[in-house]
Amino acid sequence: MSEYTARQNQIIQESIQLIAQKGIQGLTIKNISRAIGISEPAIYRHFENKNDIILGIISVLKDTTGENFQSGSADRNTIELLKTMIHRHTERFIANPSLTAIVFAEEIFTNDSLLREPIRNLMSMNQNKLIAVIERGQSAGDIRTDLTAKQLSLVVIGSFRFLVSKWHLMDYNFDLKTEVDALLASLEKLLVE
Amino acid sequence: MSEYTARQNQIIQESIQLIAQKGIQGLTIKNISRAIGISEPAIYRHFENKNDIILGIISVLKDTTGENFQSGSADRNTIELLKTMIHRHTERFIANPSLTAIVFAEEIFTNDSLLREPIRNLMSMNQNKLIAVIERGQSAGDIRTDLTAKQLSLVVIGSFRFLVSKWHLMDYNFDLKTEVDALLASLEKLLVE
DNA sequence: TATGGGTTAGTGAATACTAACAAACACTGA
DNA sequence: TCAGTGTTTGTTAGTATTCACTAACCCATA
Repeated sequence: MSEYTARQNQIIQESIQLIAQKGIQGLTIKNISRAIGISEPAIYRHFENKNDIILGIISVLKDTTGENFQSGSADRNTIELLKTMIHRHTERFIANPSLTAIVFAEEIFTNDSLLREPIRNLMSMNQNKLIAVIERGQSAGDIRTDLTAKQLSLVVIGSFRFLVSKWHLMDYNFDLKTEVDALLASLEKLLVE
Repeated sequence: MSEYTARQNQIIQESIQLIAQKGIQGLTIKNISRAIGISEPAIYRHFENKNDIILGIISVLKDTTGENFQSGSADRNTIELLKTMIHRHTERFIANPSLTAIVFAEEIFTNDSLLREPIRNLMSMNQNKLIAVIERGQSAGDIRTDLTAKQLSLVVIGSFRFLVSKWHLMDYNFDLKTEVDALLASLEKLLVE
């Protein structure tokens, strides 16, 4: 878990919103300071440089997504477990739509080699967790076994990411919860033998 | 079809590569001119401003993806048709990996409201074409009908996009063709009743 | 009296873009 | 045949603006 002061968290949150609104090019020290209402140099009292702010963003993403994978009671039906996991993600996105611009657009950070590694880790970590869940579901007989868990995870993550990306691109102008529910119903039919 | 001079096409191609390598922040007039080997002001002999270059990139994307959707002989099995379409996409990505950084990362351009609209059009146009193909397949009995074509298109596009995005994030260090073939085999099992 | 968190004023570098000029070339009219 | 002319595509040298970041100072509070 990352430990940040209130001001640091505020800077990170505003940064996330800036990226969501204006893209990575909108993430400037001036924009951040203006959003918070302090001067530019004041930002440097809380972060050494801009790169550290981006690392802060990534670490928040890590915490955020990590929590939703605390797989909970593992004895429930796997499909229900998957639904709960994705629902938790969805709720978080609805509560903080700016997150969607970043969580599913890791490409934003890949220009800096310093940032490629943590992003790659985050991405494969999440997929591996999902693969583990699916594999357990296959053992338990909840999920079809004629496809590998890796392949199924690709389908689940991919379709969910695509839906959320569209939500962002469309300026959040459709009801994400409804669409996610529809997607989950579809995925259930696809995943259960 | 867009009509560009040789030099203009060269500028667009180098721009695509720059974005793939360094992200949107790496797309500067200086970088473009250096990549081509001419001076910065020479760029402005071929494009009025930077925005026009980005519009050029988008128009190339439109042509590129459009070609792969020329659905070909519509009388074949729909699954085979889908496979052909995705294969054509894949081949194009393998031939020009830089494209992947852009085609499936429309968020790159969304900072400028001028660019949001063409990107949105491109995206929904492609999905609508796929939906039409799937619907035809459902009528022909090639594809399961207990899920809507829209839902199935979400799964197909989403999983493919996710796979290609990972390929870019992983520095193209796995064999895309192999993975796409595996994905297509999986999708076939999922789509056929 | 030291520290944490703010300020104003400024740095050099990078940004998109412009002004003014020059060389290569095609096309004219005598 | 060939000077003259315009167009195309390049150049060098510059612009104003924005970028991340620093120096120096201030002031409330522990």
